[in-house]
Amino acid sequence: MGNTVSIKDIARKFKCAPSTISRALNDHPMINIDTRKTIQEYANKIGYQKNTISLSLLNHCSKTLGVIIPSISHYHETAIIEGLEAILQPAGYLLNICVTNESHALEREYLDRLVANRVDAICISLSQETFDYSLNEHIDLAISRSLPIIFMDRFYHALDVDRVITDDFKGAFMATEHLIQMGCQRIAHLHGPRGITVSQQRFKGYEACLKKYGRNVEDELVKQVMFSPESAVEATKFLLDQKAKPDGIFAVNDEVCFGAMKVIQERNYKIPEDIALVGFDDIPLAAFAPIALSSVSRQSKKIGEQSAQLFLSKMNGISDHQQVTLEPELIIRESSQRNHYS
Amino acid sequence: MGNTVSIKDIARKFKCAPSTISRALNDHPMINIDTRKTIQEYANKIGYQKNTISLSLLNHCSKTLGVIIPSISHYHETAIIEGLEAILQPAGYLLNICVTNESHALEREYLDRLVANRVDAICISLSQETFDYSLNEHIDLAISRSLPIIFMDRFYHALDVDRVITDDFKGAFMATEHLIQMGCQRIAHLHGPRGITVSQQRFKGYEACLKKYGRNVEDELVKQVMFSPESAVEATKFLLDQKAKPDGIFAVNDEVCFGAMKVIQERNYKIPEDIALVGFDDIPLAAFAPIALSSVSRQSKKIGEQSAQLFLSKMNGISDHQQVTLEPELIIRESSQRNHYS
DNA sequence: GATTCAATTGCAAACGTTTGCGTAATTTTT
DNA sequence: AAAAATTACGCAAACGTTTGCAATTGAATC
Repeated sequence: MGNTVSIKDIARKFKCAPSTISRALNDHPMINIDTRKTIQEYANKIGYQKNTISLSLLNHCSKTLGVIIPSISHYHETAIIEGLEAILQPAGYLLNICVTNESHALEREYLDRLVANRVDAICISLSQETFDYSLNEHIDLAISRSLPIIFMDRFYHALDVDRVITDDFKGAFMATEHLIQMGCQRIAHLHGPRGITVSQQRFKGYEACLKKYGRNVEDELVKQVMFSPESAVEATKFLLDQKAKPDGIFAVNDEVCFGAMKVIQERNYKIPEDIALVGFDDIPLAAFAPIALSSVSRQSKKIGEQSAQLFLSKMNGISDHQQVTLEPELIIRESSQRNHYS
Repeated sequence: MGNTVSIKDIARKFKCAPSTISRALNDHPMINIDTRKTIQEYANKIGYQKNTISLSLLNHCSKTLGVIIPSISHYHETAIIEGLEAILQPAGYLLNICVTNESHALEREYLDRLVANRVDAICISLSQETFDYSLNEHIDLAISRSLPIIFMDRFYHALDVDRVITDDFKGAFMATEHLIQMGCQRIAHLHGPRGITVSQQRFKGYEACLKKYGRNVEDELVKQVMFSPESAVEATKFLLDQKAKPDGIFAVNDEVCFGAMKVIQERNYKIPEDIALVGFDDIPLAAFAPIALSSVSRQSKKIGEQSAQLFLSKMNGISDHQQVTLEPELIIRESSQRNHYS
């Protein structure tokens, strides 16, 4: 705090102007080579550290990226952050990470603070509340002051924004089709929280696939859950309590599958023989579930990487909006591998 | 970028000095109540946002905390971040989160950048490399410029630093003792990566407990793993290949237990009857493991909360170093619950 | 010896905000 | 009516750095 040394301090030491020190430290050819070296060595010795804040003020550029996410407790989100960091660290950027807990109020506040901090751009995954009530004035305001905003996963505009998403519809379609090919006749769906694009898209993919094979969505085979195993317990019990039980379940994510497995095994059904199971996200523990879990990978880390690259390309002057859609990948493991085909 | 409005712009609009605008916006009583309101309304209308950067420059305080962690892919680390955020968001702070991937070089670089960015303090969990080779000049340098540094989990100094840790030794002791009370005769340990305090402390707790009960650590019952289920597979096979197999395993963390369970079940041993299992961290999926997993909770979120509070207390002028040690808690589930006592 | 040129270095403004102090203008007190 | 007090605002410096331009120095040219 008190003992940070500035360029002025060094200037006093050398009895010269701050500008000379600045140029010397930046290896400006205008400064005599010898004085340059002397100054650099001295600065090094006393551990001088350039004050980036003054630079930010001067250059209108903070070399910092704001990240707003609803949660940080799932593999998907941490992988996104890892992806962002993998690209932006070498580029000299720091990350300001803000977790909204799905709260719109917090999202607004964080957005304001990031703007006040003059981050160079914001990567955001909208909160559920923002979604539910289409509360997007804060986003519009940020966009209107031409702050680059990159949407990840969840976005509210169809056009005119930058975004990186995975094709959840397609992923859900693939998962459902796989269950059909494994001979499942009654495929249930553990539906994610309402209002979130990701949940909706996965349901639509499930629906579309059933339709393609001449089947209909049966209301009693679709049950809503949160993104946690706990919430899946009750929902799975509900499904298993139906007169005509499902023989396949496509769940909105892998954590939910862990909850579902617990219930299925308690009731002594066999996975995948009695009930086949496919999740979403391909979390690291998926392969180590009670029965190794089939899952749709949405390349979470790549979402972060692509968002970062999209940001960098904007910094380089590419101004038209880009929309990147990543391909999901179905990873088949024991929980759905029946070895008999329909 | 271009269209951000400053206090000077507003001053021009009102044909007055910037200082008047500043005071008006800060509700300074020196300014006439009416002009104050007028200016505030105008600022509000055009969406004026105070430039925090200039304030940071002025006040030598950035309202930002640097966080350096080796990884972000486990529950423990994300919970720490949640804890930090829970306390620091209401206090008006933002988090600069840096993930080192256990690399010393990256840790150095991030530390430098955070210093250059004049964060108000740094919460750090040292990288494995920093640990292995005791490379701590960068830390010493940061401390020497009286930047508050708070160590989480891993630290290198015994004294004279601020730190928040969990009593890993005690947690490991509790876990081992629990296995002994469940009647285990040969208790193995899946040892974490060498050089990391957490691994060492947990081993020592295991060792001390065995000693207390008149047993010795047997080399062939201690196998080293990484913090992942994959790495546990081979290690567990090694343990099960011993002439005298273990009938209890204490593992360095829960992910490792998932890997171990896979192997144990493949070999048709029963958990907990043949082999009882206890992990560490109490991750959210622990209760949903193939056999609900007993685990030692180290109150990860609380580590973040306490670190944040320690930081705030330092900001309030408390200058002597504080060392907080949290109590671990043993959560007993099926994987170790044998219902028969020795 | 005066002039030009190149090589170094200093000056000052700029980024956006706050704040102590000075100064008008207005009101109150004597 | 003069003096004192109050109210409301402006000036300028400060935070740390960069950068265009001016200024100084010394050497080289005519």
